[in-house]
Amino acid sequence: MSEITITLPDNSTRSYNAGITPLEVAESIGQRLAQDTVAASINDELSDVTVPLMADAQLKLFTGNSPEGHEVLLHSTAHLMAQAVKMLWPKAKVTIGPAIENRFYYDFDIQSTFSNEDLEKIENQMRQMAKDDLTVKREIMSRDAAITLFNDMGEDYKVEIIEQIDSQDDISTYRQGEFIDLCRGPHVPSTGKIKHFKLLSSAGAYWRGDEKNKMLQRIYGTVFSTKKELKEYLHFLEEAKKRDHRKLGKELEIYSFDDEVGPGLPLWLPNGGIIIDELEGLAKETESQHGYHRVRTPHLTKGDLYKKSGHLDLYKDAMFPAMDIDGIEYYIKPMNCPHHHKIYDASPKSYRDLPYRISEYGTCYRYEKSGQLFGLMRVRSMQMNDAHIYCSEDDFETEFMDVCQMYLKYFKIFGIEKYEMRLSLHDPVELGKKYINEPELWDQTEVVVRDTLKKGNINFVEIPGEAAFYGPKIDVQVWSAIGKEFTLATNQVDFAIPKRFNLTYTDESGSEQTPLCIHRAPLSTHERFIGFLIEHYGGDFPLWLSPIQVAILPISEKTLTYAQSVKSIMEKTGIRVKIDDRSEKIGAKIRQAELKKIPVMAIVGEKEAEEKTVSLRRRIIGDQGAVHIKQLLESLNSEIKKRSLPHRES
RNA sequence: GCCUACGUAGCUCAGUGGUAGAGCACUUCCUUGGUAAGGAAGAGGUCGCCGGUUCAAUCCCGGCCGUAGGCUCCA
Repeated sequence: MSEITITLPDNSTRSYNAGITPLEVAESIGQRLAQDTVAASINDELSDVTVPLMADAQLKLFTGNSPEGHEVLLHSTAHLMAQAVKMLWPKAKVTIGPAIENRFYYDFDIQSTFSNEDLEKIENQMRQMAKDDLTVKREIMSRDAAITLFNDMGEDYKVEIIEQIDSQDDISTYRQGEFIDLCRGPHVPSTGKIKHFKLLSSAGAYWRGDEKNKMLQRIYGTVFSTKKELKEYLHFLEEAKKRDHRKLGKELEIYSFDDEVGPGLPLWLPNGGIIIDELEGLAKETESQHGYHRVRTPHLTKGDLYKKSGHLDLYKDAMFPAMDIDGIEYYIKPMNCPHHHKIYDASPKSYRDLPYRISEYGTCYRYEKSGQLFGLMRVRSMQMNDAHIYCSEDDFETEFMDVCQMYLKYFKIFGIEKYEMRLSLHDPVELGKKYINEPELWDQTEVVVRDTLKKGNINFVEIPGEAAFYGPKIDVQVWSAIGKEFTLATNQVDFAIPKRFNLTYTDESGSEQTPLCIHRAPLSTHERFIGFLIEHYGGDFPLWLSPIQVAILPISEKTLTYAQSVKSIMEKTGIRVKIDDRSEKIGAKIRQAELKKIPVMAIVGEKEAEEKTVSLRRRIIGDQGAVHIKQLLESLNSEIKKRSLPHRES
């Protein structure tokens, strides 16, 4: 038998007889490695560990805690689950079951639905089969043979999938015990490798994600290579729930929903009102430094305006139905752009007026499908940090970059580090359906935006099919505590204005020109932004945003008068203060302030009253000792003015 | 919108075919205590809404409303 040379990732080489498998190579290195190995890559191609090596090769062995190995483990556990479901519900049809981030799922076409008890039953069945350590065997067959096989088994969905595979390609299947599944692989060599798993939830899901198709039953689960990792992941999911803005928003009395008001229509409580005021303060300050003019526009507008803007053709599904006023159709506005265009058009513009920048925290209403609503992050009424910049082509790059810089400035203030800048482009197939039918303008604008981003050294990914109906966008994507993705800030180019609104300006030579329009919302909407901030800070807002900044905690009623004088001194400098005048011990007052996540506690007893000090305690950090009032005011006001980030545990 | 689960006091939740309970919060009283819960008493609910079954429904059935998870990451 001929010898082959296997090169390992550390560039060491080993000689083996041809036909040896990656698993046997692992065994020759160490029993422990062999036990943990779930997949391999041969010359950088992911593979089963039982594939014989016939020639010299670069070999990598993946254990279950490597990203590649974990994915294989997830995928194999999905198969194990499908096998269990088929045993318990022989009539169920299998469809697809991929690995996703830290989880897997499998969709079944089944008459009934899965209850929590069913999940337990399935899990037990899986444990049994894992214990039985069934060999997982890869088999290659022709496309036709595969179609016959799955047809005979009544697995219609698998047949549908195979029929879409190139007729030249062979089909791979995996068999474990009685169960056989169509799959590209790779998979673990035997079910005994699957040890630490848990089924998480069941849900409905459309076949191929299309709501026109049949609804299948999906089960989500997770698996890790060690018990510790599984425990950590489940713990992480629990912690994420604690950060959820829907929980914290209620606890901190920031907003609420009321059945009688309607779904997706948040009520801002006084604490939320304060956060809104602070955000608007930041926006006003920043925008005035950048040459914006503030405007205001009505919530209600005639339908003709939205016909002109294209909303009624391309955005109507997201608009509330028209109301009839004196025989004319009016709509509640879903966007502020048309009104801003009208403001531009309210007086003649010359090149001297450009760039013309107008901003408004405009209130918009959008009809989101009921199942899409999500706390504050996806609502039906929203106030946008909106602005439109009308400029000449020459000014476009500077203006566009200025907007990008504004994002980055804001993100720094809020300490937002985990986000993805996305260049959202149109999909040519959808021209005239989803997008304004101006193929050349689309291409032209997308090139300009992409080049500008590159010039500005801004990292971004490109996603086709995500543009606004009127132009390409730069979206800033973030994730909620429980992992849902949202567009936070957005910056869009609107090239359709000239035709539709006939906006013009007079250039230096006296001839009429058409401006470009940039639409931007770096602070998103109040709803989504504050929802995001609650989770981002875990409820621990920086001092400048905290609804209550200082809690004054008198040791006893004897120092209540002093506490009141401290309060009024602080209030005069604009600090938001509350006294806890309950007849409670200091420990209870501190506990209450900590639970309400008030950043600063000023404890005042007789000693402090005498010395005109307070005993300072910062939330999370703890006791800071006595501080003179004047000194405290200075440091707090400076922290507020600088909009410093919250103090963290070191 | 669709699938599934859920809806009991301000909050978190228990409970039963015979008109309801705990803890926290709230109010009052006692306590005046120095860095994460002092004590006592009291008040608080049309058991999401509408209908049906029943002598009797918060509980069983149906409809509606709302909330949650999912419906995107393609063998």
